[in-house]
Amino acid sequence: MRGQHSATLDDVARAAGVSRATASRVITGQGPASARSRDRVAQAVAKLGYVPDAAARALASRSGTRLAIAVIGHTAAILDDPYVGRVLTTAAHIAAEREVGVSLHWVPLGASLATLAGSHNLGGLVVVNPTQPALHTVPKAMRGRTAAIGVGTKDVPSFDVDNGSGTDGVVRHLVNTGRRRIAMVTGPSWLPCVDRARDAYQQIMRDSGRETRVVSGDFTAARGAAAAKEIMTRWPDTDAVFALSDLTALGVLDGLHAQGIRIPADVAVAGFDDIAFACLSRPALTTSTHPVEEIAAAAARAVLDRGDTGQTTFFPSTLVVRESA
Amino acid sequence: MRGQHSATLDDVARAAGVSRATASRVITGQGPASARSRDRVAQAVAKLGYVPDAAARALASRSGTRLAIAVIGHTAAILDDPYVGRVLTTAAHIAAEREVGVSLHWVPLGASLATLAGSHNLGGLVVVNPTQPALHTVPKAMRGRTAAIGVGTKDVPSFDVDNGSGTDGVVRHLVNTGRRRIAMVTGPSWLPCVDRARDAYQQIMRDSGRETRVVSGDFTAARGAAAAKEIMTRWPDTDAVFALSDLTALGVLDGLHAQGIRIPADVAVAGFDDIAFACLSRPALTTSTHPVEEIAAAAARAVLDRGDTGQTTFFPSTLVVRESA
DNA sequence: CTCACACATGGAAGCGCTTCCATGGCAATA
DNA sequence: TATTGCCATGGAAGCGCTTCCATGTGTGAG
Repeated sequence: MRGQHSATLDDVARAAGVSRATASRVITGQGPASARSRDRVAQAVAKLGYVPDAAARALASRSGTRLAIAVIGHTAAILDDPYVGRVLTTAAHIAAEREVGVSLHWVPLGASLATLAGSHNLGGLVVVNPTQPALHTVPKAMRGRTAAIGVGTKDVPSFDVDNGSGTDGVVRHLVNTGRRRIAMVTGPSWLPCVDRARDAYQQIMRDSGRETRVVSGDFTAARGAAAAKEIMTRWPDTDAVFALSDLTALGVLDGLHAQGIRIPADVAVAGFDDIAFACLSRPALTTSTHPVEEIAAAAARAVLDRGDTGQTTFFPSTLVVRESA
Repeated sequence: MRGQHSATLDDVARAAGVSRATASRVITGQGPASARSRDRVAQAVAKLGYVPDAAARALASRSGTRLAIAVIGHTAAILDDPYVGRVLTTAAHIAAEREVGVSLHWVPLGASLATLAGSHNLGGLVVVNPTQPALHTVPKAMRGRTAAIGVGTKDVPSFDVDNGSGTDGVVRHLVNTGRRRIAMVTGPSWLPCVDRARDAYQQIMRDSGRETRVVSGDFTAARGAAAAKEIMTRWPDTDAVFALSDLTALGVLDGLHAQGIRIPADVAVAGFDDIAFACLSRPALTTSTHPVEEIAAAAARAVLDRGDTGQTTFFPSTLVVRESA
């Protein structure tokens, strides 16, 4: 500790022969400074290997420079899902372009975001899979710099995949290819997007005079395998299964396979998300795209660039027909 | 929540009728405080919805409370790989237990870690896939709170999968099941773990009088597909392919498949990592485990709990035999 | 040659918090 | 009752930085 203190702005100012105020101006690029001062400060910075202290900076300027990603209501199973990782890596890239850092926070379902968002060193907040109540716990001061991936509020713009029409596309494809008894495996019931998708499914089924067969899921592969068994037990004549997550669909594939059911000959299987592995499975998975990177980038940009507030932007999901359906 | 500014410690102290010092002691739990003070402060905190400012706290206490994860030399392809996501989510959990946040930072190969690590608001640093030079750019003040996932230095403890013996296990399995002409698809050449694995492979091949067939890879599925073609073109009689990454192995599976090659009848395929999808592919992938969560947890704990420095801990990798080999 | 005006500059006041230190009160001891 | 010691307490000094403001210094105009 002693002696090895890293250089402070004072050290730089002293070495450059200017005041701390001038050094600060030069380094932040805000305010006037003569060419001479600029040079000397730049040299001092280089010589001392000066690195501004983010904490002090955030405190003094009252405007933090970090993008926080809060993931609501996660479960351990999320570890297997590339989803959060994709959101995060994308956000990190967008943030890096603007020289801001990114941080990840798990927020239990029902917990407040105040602790997280009440910090001076936050530049923005992206809430993944929020609930409306959760969004209301965001302090006013942070409202203008918050975006949601999922549902939003009138203050918080949101970005999400249009899985209503995505589901529509998938189910219609199933119908058009002659499937008659189509079951659906949903996701966590507290997610609004799950409702949208289920509604779309039920709509089509009813419109075409078909029976609806819904089993609830949790986006995991394990649940998919279990759901496959459940479905074939309750409705043995099922000839298609649509899962609202590719991971789950892959699990369904596995569960069906274990029962000796041929895909797609006996039962068609379709997923949602078009994850990287969808084209690697045997049979390759028919699914609908989920432009996670685009969505995450839009959300990150919205908070970093102070975009409009309280709008919901839906990103289109397009059908990808492969072998499983 | 009322007014523009959120409550400060001063507001709490005033509301509780104590000094700021006392309020601070109560809130941090450090130092003495009478039951009466504790009560009044707790009430004031609840009433005002007080949330400590992380920046100010880090600045004043000179000890940040955030775990930074720096990923070295990433490429966009890493987006498809659950690896970083798994490290991150695990670290986030460990960190959350200690009420510290986590941040993610991309660091280009060859860049310095000084900017990142020179901040007062950092509680610890975990460097993923570091190079030795990169580790040397970590400021001394941060050395004791830094860990590496991959190679370490004498100051920085490191945690990694023992892919030397893991590779050993896989290749031996290939040999024992009658494969004679075994090719290997490696990973990025700048990663030390790639060297260890390749060495292990070459050792066995030489020891058993076999020819080595090495193709370099980058851990992506796309490269795996390309490598499959390359291998079968250069060495048409190859009867087994070992890829140092499941993602790549999945790509190999795909590439081989496209050439009408049967797996494992014609060519056996084995991967490394045992990712969630390994058991979902057709045929299910034979591989060797990579306990990413354990490794990440150990690294996170090492920096958060100030563990020993400069040690390398290898985590065992065990063979998982499925259908592809 | 003077006046005004712009601009670069340094002093100083914080940002919200922790922590050292001196003080005062109180119970236990003599 | 006088003394010791401990503990709760508040005052005050920063942590490293930004930024307001008053002060010089040089320029162009009058």
